[in-house]
Amino acid sequence: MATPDPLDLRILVLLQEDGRRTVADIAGRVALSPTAVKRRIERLEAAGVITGYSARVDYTKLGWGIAAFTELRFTGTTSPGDMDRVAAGIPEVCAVYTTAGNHDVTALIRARSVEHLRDVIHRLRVSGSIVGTRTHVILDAHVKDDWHPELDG
Amino acid sequence: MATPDPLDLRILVLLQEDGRRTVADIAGRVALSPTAVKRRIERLEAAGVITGYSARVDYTKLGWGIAAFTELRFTGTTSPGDMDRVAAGIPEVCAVYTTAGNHDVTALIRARSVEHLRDVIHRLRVSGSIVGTRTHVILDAHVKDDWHPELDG
DNA sequence: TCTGAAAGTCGCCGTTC
DNA sequence: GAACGGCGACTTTCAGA
Repeated sequence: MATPDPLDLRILVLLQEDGRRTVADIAGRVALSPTAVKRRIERLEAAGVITGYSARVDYTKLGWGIAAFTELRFTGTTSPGDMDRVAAGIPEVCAVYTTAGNHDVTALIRARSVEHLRDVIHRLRVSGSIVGTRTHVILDAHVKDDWHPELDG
Repeated sequence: MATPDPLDLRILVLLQEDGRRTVADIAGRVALSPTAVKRRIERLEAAGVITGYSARVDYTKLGWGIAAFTELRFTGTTSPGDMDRVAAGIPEVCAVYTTAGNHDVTALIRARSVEHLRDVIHRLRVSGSIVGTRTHVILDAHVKDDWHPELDG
């Protein structure tokens, strides 16, 4: 899309903070009519800047108290697509990041317990193409849900 | 909260897929009355299972094309709280994960360019308490936005 | 389950660049 | 004239009884 103007960015931040905000509410905060706000939101959605809306879920409240980053190293002949498929094929894997550096993929894993996590890592290791793993259990996470670049940077 | 039943989980998944779904729409999909669905959602929110709603934003479309995991090692006397503060104090840091393994922190950083990323890492390194960094640029990311444990696990 | 109130949606028109 | 903002009528959704 044509570079979003400051008004678009303010609308974006408001929708990141609360994705269920009403158009009228946003209109009041940015001093625009609801119609104009609606049209801007539709433009942002059409341009792919807004890819969707989600409920934020606290998995610890559901008994999934363990989260970890597991770095995966694959055999030299494994294609990037296969790396993704192997990692994403495990249900407990929530996200797969292909990275540059000395390993190939970082997977965000959620599990019910450390035993469960160990089991997940084992399942990854026996999948065939993985030759090594390194796991960092997440003790504490601070995610800026409403992070937005233009705010300060 | 009391362990959520399968209906709660289905509602959760629907709201993760699309946080703006109407109560009536969800009611139709889970074969419940809108009132009952509303009550369940309110219970999930009150219990902290649903922590909020967000627009999903594609930062690459906004000119922030670089994302990276940077692992930070701090001096032995740095408290976990200070680690969080130092990392989160940089605007380009989107998330801070305290991890076990090396009493480390992993930061998710977004930047406009590799030069910008280098600048961000430099700002982290001169902050005083950081003695080492290791950065993995993210080449490709697959996040399961609607990931939900009970679906298969 | 139903009803009043509120929000969203759409077409049309004025203004600006 | 193309793009954007505003106004008003119609439709859907929400909240309380």
